[in-house]
Amino acid sequence: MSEKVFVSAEEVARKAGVSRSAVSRAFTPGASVSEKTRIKVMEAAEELGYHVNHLARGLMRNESGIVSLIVSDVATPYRSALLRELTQQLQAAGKVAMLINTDRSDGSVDLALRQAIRYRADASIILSGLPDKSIAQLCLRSGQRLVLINRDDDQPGPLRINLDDREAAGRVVTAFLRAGCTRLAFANSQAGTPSLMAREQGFVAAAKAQGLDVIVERHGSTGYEAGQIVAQRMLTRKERPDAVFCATDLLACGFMDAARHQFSLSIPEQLCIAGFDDIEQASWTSYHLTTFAQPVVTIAREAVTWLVEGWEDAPDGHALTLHADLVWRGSVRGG
Amino acid sequence: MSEKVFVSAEEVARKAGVSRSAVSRAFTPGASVSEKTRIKVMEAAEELGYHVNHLARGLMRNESGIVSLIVSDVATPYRSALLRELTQQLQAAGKVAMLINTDRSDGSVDLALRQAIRYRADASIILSGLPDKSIAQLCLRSGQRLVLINRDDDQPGPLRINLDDREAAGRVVTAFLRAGCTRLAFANSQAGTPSLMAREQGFVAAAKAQGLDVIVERHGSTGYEAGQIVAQRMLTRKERPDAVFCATDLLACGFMDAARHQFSLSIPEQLCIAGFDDIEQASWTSYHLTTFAQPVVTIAREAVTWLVEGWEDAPDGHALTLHADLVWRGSVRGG
DNA sequence: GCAGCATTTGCACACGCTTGCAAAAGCGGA
DNA sequence: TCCGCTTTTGCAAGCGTGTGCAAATGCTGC
Repeated sequence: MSEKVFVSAEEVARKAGVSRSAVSRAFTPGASVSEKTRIKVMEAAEELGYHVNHLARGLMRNESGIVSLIVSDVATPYRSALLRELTQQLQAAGKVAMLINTDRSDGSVDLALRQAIRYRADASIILSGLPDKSIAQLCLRSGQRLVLINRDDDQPGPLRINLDDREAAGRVVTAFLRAGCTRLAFANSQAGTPSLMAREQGFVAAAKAQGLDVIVERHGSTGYEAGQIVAQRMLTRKERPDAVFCATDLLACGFMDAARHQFSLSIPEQLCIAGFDDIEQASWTSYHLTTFAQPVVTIAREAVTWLVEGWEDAPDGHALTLHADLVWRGSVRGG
Repeated sequence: MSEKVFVSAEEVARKAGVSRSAVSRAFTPGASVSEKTRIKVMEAAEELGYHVNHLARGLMRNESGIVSLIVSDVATPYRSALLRELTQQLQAAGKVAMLINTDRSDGSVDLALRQAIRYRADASIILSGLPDKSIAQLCLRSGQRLVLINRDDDQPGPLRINLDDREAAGRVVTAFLRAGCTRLAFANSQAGTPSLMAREQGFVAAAKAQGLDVIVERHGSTGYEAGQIVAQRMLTRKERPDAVFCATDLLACGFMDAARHQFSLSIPEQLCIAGFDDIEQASWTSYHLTTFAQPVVTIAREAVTWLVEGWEDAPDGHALTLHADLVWRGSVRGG
């Protein structure tokens, strides 16, 4: 490709009439430099357009400043919101985010982690998929920090951030009962993600505890269309449910649209619906969906502070269970 | 932080009983190594969990493999869709994406580019904001490639990818006229982005060419709420518009919801609405919005191939105008 | 002016890799 | 076996930076 000609510390040193180490120290907070030479260096640097080469610095310091974010379905509302928060807070902490998209194949979480290792990322945050044990161990052995968000894995080492999905599902059941619903249903995708399954199982269990059975349907991937299709299946049954908990807001949106426009049901009068994630669309007037808020800023904060500061009390990873607040809107009666 | 101990080529060389150079060559496609030693090296590498240090490689090769994406409003449907496509295609081309979020301050595009320079990014793709001329020049002088997407800047050097916003706006006018509408309006945000303004001006101009005035309202940032507020303003006028072109699908969604639920208007019978971007929600049953599709995959493809291969015929940047296809749905009569 | 001390500076090595260059090894034919 | 040729290998220099160490400089109080 084109020959790159970045200006180096050498040139700045020459221009400022100091040694190269002086330049290096001028750009290293807390290093021993007199204010006078620091100024000289900074002026020369500014004039020449010098910027410290972080590749070289990372090589020396053994700390690249890079944190890799391993994500699939980046364009999804919840994922992109989390992404926004993570990049923001990483930057505020002086790190830089490397975004690795794992949409393609399935083993690509491993590929992504390999990429992270190649760039000597200080840490990797995994939002989707689950790495092979061996490669995860390799990361940890190499001194890389690992964060699993909503992955619900049990291997020690990484920081594992999860929500109280089960318990949240229980709260939905009581909300539905209080609304006078009796025929409960759970709409899920076939993704089989731990958090999705936890919501499903929590919902079914809590209903059973009240002596109620739950209609469960799973279809496709976790998106709007899947919600529509599940709705078609559920609402054509002879025993039509009167309260549906959707594993995800996207599913819920699809479900609501199908219920209203194909089956002319009014929500919440004839059908109560709850979702999970509190994506932006959930608050739109057309949906006004009662749902659980993902505490994205807390998630990001916990992840980033752990990465940056480390935790003394748990040198070897940690599990964190955050609370999902129920956001009452109009799709469930009562509230 | 924790001491990182990645395995180096040295160790692999020792284990495989070859020289360090042999290891390096084994991992360099097209380098001169016998198949026999390549195998030996690969086995040793696999066993030790060796991965080439791309920081060091980038230092030597003067090519980091990093491409920085400079974005604000990452969580927005259109932006995140473009992001998905870009990361995907960059990875397919052997590059890796560095995501820099510029939500915070306004001068932060410059800060972002500085960050890109520090990491010796091979290129930077700017999705939002506009860099200061001087810093952009610095990038180019340093041999960095620059892509501006929908920024509509005129400085030479970067690749500039834009849509035919003006012309698209003209097509909306004819569509509205064909639907029998006579009182046209344009809903915009106050962002004042070049592409948004181009749509507005194109719409106003095309209407004027037909002898029609246009009601223009601008409010806030380019989102759902702004759409609602603009709707409230427009629909409480004595001369209520019967066709509204929204600068953005998000604005359109807000506008539609306000029109339906606050003003009980039916779309498209009493009010025609068109948007721009073709975000996922535009296809949802509740909106079914007639809109222009951003050719995200084409945009990404053009950007990435230019970055990777360069263009001989235009060594020094280029401007590209892509076509936005009109997607007919139900929010405009006729079609 | 000078001893005693704290601060600043420069040298030189290290980080892990690529690559030009020359030496070594392989190979085919006489 | 030996020569000429091609392929493979190892050596060493270099990429741009950080940092320990010793030398140099500055400052204070006599």
